[in-house]
Amino acid sequence: MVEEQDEKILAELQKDGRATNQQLAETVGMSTSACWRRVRALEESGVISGYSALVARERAGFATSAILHVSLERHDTKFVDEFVARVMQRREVLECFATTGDADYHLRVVVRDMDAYNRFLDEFMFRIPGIRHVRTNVILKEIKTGVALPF
Amino acid sequence: MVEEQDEKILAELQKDGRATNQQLAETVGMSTSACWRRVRALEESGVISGYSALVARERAGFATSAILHVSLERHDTKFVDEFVARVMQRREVLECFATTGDADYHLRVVVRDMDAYNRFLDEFMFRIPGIRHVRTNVILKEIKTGVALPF
DNA sequence: TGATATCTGGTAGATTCTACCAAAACGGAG
DNA sequence: CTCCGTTTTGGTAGAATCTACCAGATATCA
Repeated sequence: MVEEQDEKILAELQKDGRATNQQLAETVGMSTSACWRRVRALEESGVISGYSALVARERAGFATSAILHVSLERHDTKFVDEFVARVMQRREVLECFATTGDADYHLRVVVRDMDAYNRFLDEFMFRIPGIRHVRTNVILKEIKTGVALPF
Repeated sequence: MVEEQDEKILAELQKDGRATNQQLAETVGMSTSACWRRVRALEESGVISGYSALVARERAGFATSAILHVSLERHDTKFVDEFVARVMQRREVLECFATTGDADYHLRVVVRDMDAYNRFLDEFMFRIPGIRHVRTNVILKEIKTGVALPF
């Protein structure tokens, strides 16, 4: 489905999401029209789900971030769906994964400062029904924040 | 430093990193030239650190991902620097954060299948000097994988 | 107020996009 | 191997876009 030339394109567009079609065609070694059609196909098939500017968190004024381990009291769809729905619409939550292990969910949360994080917990997290336990691990240093899949 | 109009631009470019300057200028309500100059300034000042195509992990053939909690034996710069250097160049490691709490580091790792993950542990992670403990939490479901800061 | 620096919107040539075309490459069926 | 239908390719041209400049407006501060 995704073949070698496509992977080259994806790798390149992950590195530079605003590369012109001409640059792209040259680096992957095909004509501009062939390249353009492949990119379009990747977009329409949903392999490329979108494009985004990568914004430097601290420079943009978000000084605080944390990783949360969340466990639910019970795992009825009712509670799970409610949890997922709330997390989805809360923009401070950049990532949320259901995982094996002690906690049910791993969340990464980004806010402007500790005060905002405190409010996030009080006004949002602790009010979600069916939460058993929340453990906060404050992020001391971002070693690496990548988005590019390792083709 | 980053003012209100800039935040509008950043928000929009996070949503659509390939928006044309004209679209952008219209949605944030300024002239194309003023908008273009602001974008350029945001790029050059490093607030915008780059652009990336967002690739659907599973559709692109990466079926397996996990969150790792890693602790180091000792925290001399020697070991820390070595750990950081190795993690930086290993492309399966999409994210790595130094955190408070039990583990020293939280990593998110993406691979094609469980076999590749096993190799990742054996050939990479377990060979890093000074590792005390590695706990794997397999990601069962990606609820949310966002990159956009919550302006 | 006046001088200076900064920002604004508009413009035009250069670049790039994108929908089309005919030709080439591919893949079975006979 | 040859034929025919399908898919993919490279090229092209008009439309859209970018980007470096301009003169004028606005802000800053002594």
